[in-house]
Amino acid sequence: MPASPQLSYLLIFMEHSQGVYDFTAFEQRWQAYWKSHSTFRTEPSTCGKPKYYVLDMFPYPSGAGLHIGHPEGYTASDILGRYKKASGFNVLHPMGWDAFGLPAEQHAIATGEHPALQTRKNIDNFRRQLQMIGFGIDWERELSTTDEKYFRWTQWIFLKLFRHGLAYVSEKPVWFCPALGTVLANEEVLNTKEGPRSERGNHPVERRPIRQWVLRITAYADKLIEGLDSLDWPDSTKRLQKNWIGKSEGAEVKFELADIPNESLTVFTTRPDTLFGATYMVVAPEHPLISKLTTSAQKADVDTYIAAVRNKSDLERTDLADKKKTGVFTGSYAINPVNGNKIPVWTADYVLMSYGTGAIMAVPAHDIRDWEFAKEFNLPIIQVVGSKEPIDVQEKPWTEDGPMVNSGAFNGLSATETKKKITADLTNKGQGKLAVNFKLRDWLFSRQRYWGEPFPILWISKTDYAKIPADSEIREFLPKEAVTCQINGVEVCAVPLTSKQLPLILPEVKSYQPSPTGDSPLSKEPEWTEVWYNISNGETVAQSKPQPGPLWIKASRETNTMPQWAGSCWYYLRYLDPQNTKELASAENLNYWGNPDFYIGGAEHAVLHLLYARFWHRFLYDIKVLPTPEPFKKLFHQGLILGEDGEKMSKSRGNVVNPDIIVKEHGADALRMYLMFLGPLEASKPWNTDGISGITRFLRRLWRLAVDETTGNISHKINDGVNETEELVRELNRTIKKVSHDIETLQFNTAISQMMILMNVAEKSPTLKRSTVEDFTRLAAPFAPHVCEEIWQRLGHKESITQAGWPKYDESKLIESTVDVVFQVNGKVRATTKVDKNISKEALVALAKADPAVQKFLDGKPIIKEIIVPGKLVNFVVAG
RNA sequence: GCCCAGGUGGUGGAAUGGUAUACACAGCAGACUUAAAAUCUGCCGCCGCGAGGCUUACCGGUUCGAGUCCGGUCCUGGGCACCA
Repeated sequence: MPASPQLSYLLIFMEHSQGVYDFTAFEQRWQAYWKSHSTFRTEPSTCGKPKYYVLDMFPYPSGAGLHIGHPEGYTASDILGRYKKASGFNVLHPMGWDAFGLPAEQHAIATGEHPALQTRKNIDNFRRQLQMIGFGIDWERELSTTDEKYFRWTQWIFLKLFRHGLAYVSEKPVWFCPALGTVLANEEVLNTKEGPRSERGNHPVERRPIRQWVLRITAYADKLIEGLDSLDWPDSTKRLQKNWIGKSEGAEVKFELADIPNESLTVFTTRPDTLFGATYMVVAPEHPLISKLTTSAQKADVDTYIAAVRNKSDLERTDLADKKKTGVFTGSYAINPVNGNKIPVWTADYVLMSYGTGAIMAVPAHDIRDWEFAKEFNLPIIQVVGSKEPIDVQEKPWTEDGPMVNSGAFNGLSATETKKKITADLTNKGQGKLAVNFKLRDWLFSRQRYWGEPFPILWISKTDYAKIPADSEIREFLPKEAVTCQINGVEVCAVPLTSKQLPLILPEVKSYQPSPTGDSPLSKEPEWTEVWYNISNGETVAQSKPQPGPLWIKASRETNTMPQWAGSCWYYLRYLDPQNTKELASAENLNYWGNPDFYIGGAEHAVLHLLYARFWHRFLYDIKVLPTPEPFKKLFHQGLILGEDGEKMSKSRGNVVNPDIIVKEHGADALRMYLMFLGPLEASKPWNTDGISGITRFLRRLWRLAVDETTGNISHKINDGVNETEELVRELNRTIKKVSHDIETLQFNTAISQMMILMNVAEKSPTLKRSTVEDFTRLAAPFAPHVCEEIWQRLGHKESITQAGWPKYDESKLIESTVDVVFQVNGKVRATTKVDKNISKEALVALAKADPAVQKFLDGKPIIKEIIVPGKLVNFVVAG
């Protein structure tokens, strides 16, 4: 039956459309296929394959959705994961959500909507976007830090820290941010030109004494430094952590006071060798001995100074421009233990109470700060360290090493020797000892906010604390030394819940508004906070109910919540065994998976997240919960993707690139591959939408190499009966080698360039073997998985290309029979020739000398030297 | 101020001490097309008609030969910032 004109038009159109490169259609199709076939489900630890654990820093699911920077790192890890899977590894590539935190709570304050609702919406959007880009993620292991099944274990780890005396309460002044209504960790405060600001939101912050939970990370300072040695991390990140921890080795030296018999001043110094040059001392204005040190004659001046310092805004105190030293003499004198000299004791705000002992010995000749102070107040400057060339320490300080001078018995010795000897002498006299100090401070671990993990802790009276039975179940987490603090002037003790009562979930609250006084929204919920607490098993009942029995005492829950860093400290462990209700992960899974083999994320987490996570991991190792001491063996930071204007992407600059639009217009494969083609993964590089057409062209050319665009069938160029050129075979083998190598070393941009080179050669070939097209497709699959799956299927395969293995190359096919050799005269290229790769040196030199272009520059001059690099070049050195 | 990373065409970038500018974008010219898109071919660092000369931020050094190694200077980006 003859078809109507309309029908035949439709048939032609359908036939045509079967071969069309319709990325939207097949991207959706293959994403559905991966989902329904659980293609990326991780195999159990018993599968017998070697494991490979590739981890992305999980995102905070913000309301703005993914920006173009997210998929950069995720694509890199996905390529690596897919490559390892093809190479026979059992790959774990999970994803989750760091979903507690301020933005969702700010949204809740503004709208009254529960932060969990907003969080869920944002997570759904993030998941949709990630799936749209086609990442090979095992979604069955997805987790969220806000899930009570997850944070149950965050609370459990906190209680372990509490049990081991690593969690305590402090009321020292802390950084408080009125705008955010919460305190911030030191690490979350930035020093800016405008003064100290919150890292999140850039709001002004101030020091306030507020009761806080603190984790004793300083107990791990040494272990955190030592652990760095074994890690395959960027050097700059290791250095950053090392500097942040800031270990200084030196001595504590005790100075007797001339007129105050029973008191002394102890200082910390890294330069005990310069003790003979100590011409004065300085104590911090907050130093506890300041009033005793101050003589009546100086009292007025000192009091004025201390008041001025206290009232000095933080803005002024951290002002970077004004480094002028200020200070006041206390009226007291100390005795230098090495020479008995009487030296004046000053107070000045350049000495910090929070570091060392809050007091220093000042050696102006050899310390810049002391020198500036001495110049300001006309204090003596005595040189005790010599130099090769004569110097005048009255003009500027000398901070380098040299032989000792003006130092009695130590004259002529090196600084290093003197350090040892002086410290030993002082130790013998009981006037000093070796000492170590760290810049690292303990980790401020509580926030006065709603949207975080509640502390599984209650406060009870000291009297009730003494009544805890010896066999009480709460002893599971009870520390040896009680953690105490003052609440409303009453001393109270902290008691834990037991594992049976975990998780402790957040109550519904009337208001999410933080109070300007620094109280958490939870503190306004007496039904939740005020409870009867059973001191024999940790159970709780609201105080609005009658007292259930004699062992039930009055208790108040801790109303602070944990900071966002808590949940991200251990999430990489939960992926190993996400459904486990008995342990945070089973020993079997911990032993099989060990640590992530590869961890990728932004350099902005170089100190905070990566230091906190290392601390928790090391602690869990010490208490035998984990088999390894360090969490992240190999770490990589992807560079920032900048806006098209070369500036950092931001809403205010209006240069944000939305991945949704790129995927819609160019496809997920093109987005992935282009992100990798932009430049080296670690470099910051500007996005440029124009450039993506190069990748789109490449993908369509790959499509056409395999598929006939009119029929949708296999390209008629594919023919196993005809031999391919030596050039094509060599380029294919070269590409397999380079792409494999470059994926291993994360040089994705050059891997893609090499595939483009192969494309340029392959397209010129009138016929292609099926195996050539198949190898090429398998190489491209980790980069552009959707189109490669589609090609693979059209080539007649029933299984997914992820099951197809990784192509292998033949080393013997890489060698060329002829090579290009360069002829140089005096290092300048004058000619190039193609020669047999086995040509003898003599023949090569003869060839070079016979070359007219070479002869022209030899110009009959005598050849002084002949350099011959086989297969590369010949260089004649001539006079003149 | 101190520590670190980096400066290569119009643009993104590539180069075990051995042909600098691979691969791509943009641009120019041409083919196909009624036309456009798509596709394909060629050209494409700077000066010079040419021979040739110059060129990897700048200055110097090592070397037969330097983007690459060494010393110094300048610039850009990141981190730290009175830590004794």
